[in-house]
Amino acid sequence: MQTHVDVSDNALTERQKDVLDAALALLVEAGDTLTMTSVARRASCSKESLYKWFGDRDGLLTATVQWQASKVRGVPVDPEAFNLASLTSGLERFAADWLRVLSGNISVALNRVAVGHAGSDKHDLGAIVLENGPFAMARRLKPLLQLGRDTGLIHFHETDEAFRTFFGLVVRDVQIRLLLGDRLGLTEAAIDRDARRATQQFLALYGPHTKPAGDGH
Amino acid sequence: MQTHVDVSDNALTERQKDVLDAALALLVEAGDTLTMTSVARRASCSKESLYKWFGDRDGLLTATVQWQASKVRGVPVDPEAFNLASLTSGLERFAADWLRVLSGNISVALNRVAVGHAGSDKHDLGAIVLENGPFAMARRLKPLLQLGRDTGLIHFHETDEAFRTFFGLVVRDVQIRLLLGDRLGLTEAAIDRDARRATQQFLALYGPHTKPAGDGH
DNA sequence: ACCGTACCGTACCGTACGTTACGGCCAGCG
DNA sequence: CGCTGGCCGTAACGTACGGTACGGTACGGT
Repeated sequence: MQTHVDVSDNALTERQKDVLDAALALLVEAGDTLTMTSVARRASCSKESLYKWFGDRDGLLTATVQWQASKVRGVPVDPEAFNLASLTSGLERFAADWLRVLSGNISVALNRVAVGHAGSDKHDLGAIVLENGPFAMARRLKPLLQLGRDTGLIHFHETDEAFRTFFGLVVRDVQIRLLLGDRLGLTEAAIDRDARRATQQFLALYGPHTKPAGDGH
Repeated sequence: MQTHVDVSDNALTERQKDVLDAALALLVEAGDTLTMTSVARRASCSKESLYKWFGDRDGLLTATVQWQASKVRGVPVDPEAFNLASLTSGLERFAADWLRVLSGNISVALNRVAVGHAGSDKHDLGAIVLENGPFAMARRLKPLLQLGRDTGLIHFHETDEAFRTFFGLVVRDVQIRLLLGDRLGLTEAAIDRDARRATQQFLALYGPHTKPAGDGH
C-alpha cells in the first residue's frame, strides 16, 4: 500500500491541484478548523475522492503544505561580475522577498497550522514547514554569503552564524507578531526600507570597515 | 454577570491556582488537545467546578495563559552608577533571561496554543501572549536603552527600532524553529554565549565607535 | 441537629466531524 | 449498445469531546 499521493513527484492531477488550492484558500480563511466537508464543497469534489487521494485529514494537510512549498521554489542568484554593489543588492532583494513571503496570508496560515501540529503528528507538518521555510532560506542565502567571503567583501567564521544573524536582522519580531495575530500592516515601502536597513546593519557587522550603521535615519 | 474569574486581580483560590498549574502541565504535555475531562482528572476536581470557575474551555485556556504570565512579571533594572559596563551587563542579562524563557517548555507550549487560536477567538489568546511576550519585553528593555542614549553611550532615533534590532539579534530563528518542533537543545552555555554575541553586535551597531564585532567565532 | 455552600465523581446529552458506504452520472471503449 | 471505472453528492455511522445534571460528601454557621 502506497501513501496515496506523492507530491514530490509531480504525480498530481490538475484536478488534485485544484483541490489543494481550494484547501489552501480555506486554510487561509478558517485556519485549522477547516473540515473535510468544507474542502469537498469548496472544490466541488466528493469526500470519497479526498480520502482516496490523500488518505486522511492529515494527509490532505500535508499534501497542501507541500503543494504550496513546491510553488515557492527557485530564484537562485548567479554571480558573474561580483562586487560590493551586487552583494548589497543581492542581500536586499533576498530580505525583501523573504519579508514579502513571511507577511503573506498564506505563509501566516501555513505556519499557524504547522506550529499547532508540531511534534505530535504523523506526517510532522512542523518539519515540513521548517524544511521549506527557514532551512530553505538558509540554503538559498549561504552561497551568496560564501561568495562574499571568498571575494573578501565580508568576514565570518561560521556561515551558519552569519546567516542566522542576517535572519534576525531581517525578520526581527515580525513573524512571531504576525503569527500571534498582530496586524502590523507591512507596506511594500516598509518592506523595502527594512530590507535596506537589515542589509546595511549586516554589512556594518560583517562587511568592509565602514563606520557602523544606525537604524536607517 | 461577570466573567467568572478575573486573573488580573489575585482573585484566585489556592485550589484554582492548583487547577491552572495542572492545566499548564497538560498543555506542555499534550498541547491544544487537552480536554476538560483530562484537566479535571489531573487536578482532581470536577468538571462542574471548571465550568463554574472559568466559564468554558476558552476561559480555562485564557486563565491558564494569564496565570503563567502573572508568574513571570517583575525583574526591572534600576540604574545608579551607569556606565558602559552596566549597560553591557544589563543587555546581556536581559538577552540571556529572554532566551531562557523562550526555549522553555512552558513558553513553547503557550505560544503554540496562542498561535493556533490567533485571530478567530473570543478571548484572543494571541493578543494576551503578544502582550505578555514581545510587548512586555519591549516595555522592560526600553528604559535601559533610553538611559543608554541619555548618557551618550548609544545612539538611535526611534527607541522601538533599536529594541526590535536587539530582539532580532537575540532571538534570530530560535523561536520559530522551536515552535515548529526543531529540538535545537540550547544549553546554558550556549545561551550565555548568544547573549554576549547579541549584545556585542548591538553595541557595534548603535554604540560607541568601536570597530564592528564579528560573529563571536 | 439542621441547613446552605462548595465541591467531587460520574453519568448523561448534543453535536460536530472524521470516515465509510451507496446510488447515480458520464466518458471511454469493445 | 452495454460494460467498466472514476467521480460526484449525500446519507449514514462512530466517536470524541464540550457542556450539563445529579447524587453524595464534607464543613462551617446557627
